[in-house]
Amino acid sequence: MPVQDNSAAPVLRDDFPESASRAAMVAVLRGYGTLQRLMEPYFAGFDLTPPQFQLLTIANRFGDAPPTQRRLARELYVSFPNVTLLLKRLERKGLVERRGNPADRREKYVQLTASGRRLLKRIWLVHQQQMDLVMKGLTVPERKELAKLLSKMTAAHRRVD
Amino acid sequence: MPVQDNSAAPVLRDDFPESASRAAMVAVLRGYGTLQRLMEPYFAGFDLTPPQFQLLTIANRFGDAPPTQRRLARELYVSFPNVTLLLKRLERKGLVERRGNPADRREKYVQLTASGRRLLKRIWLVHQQQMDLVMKGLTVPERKELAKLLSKMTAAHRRVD
DNA sequence: ATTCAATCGTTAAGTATTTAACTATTGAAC
DNA sequence: GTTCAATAGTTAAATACTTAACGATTGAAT
Repeated sequence: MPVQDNSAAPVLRDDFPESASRAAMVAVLRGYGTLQRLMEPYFAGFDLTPPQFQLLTIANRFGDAPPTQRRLARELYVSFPNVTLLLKRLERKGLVERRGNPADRREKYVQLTASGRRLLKRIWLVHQQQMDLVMKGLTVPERKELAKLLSKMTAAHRRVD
Repeated sequence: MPVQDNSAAPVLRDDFPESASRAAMVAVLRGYGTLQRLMEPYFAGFDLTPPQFQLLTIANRFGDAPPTQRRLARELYVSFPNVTLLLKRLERKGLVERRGNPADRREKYVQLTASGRRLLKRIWLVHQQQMDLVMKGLTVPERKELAKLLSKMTAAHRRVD
């Protein structure tokens, strides 16, 4: 039996009043959740997770001047140890390889294997379609407006790098 | 010395053409990341994580008709085992307690402790301010527009529940 | 040449999340 | 009344993420 005296308390108490900030924040969180729920099974069809796809995509962009793990972490906006772990799994699947830099034996270059590049190509065949599906609720101008607003929100917290 | 030097910056090949869908998706992901990076240290100041705060908030709304763990999972849009683990940590901190339902011994009711309620009240004192900070890059009408667009995007994938 | 601080990557420990497999309880069909 | 399927919660195994601590390598100051 609660000692707390809420004999005359309303059933559902809210935390704080509605506000435009709160509505926007909640919307971003929900929107992200929706995105995740749509993309996870999609990538699972390629035996990948969203972060793994992201890493492959970024690493691939470097072409034949492969990035170090540190560089990769910065591009991905994740911590250095996280890259180590992601790479371990991608290496196990044979999609990337780490090659030591002989000129500086602390560094390791990250490169997609032929298999990794083939997988990416296979995904690209249907990827635009998948992204359009995710955004199907919005018209094209609305998609642009959404991107613009979110970029503006983000820009206000741009880190110095 | 790193062999790679920015003087001969690698040509970055992109994966697929720009599109409004892609721009919007990337913006949502970045926006969420920004939110996370702002909210994590903020909640850490209260010795909480964002999911833990979310759970406390939702559980608190039920007042003296506490939800079962299952109900809580549905409200939070997370899996049942996840709630078990979140509660274990919150219970360890003395912020919530689980009380078995004598009428159905499978169920457990989740209730905030006095300490948990005090913590929430303490957060509310500054929470609006923190949310305004997160959204400081946008005007109030822009915040509303952002929420509207994201809701529309999400609504197109509304699950049947 | 030796030392020493900075840099690169990894390991350790902890949180958050999932699905699948498990236990306990319930209630209803027989 | 016994059986049995459904329900509530937990445990197991995996991925993803963090910070802190650690090992190896480098380069530069002495």
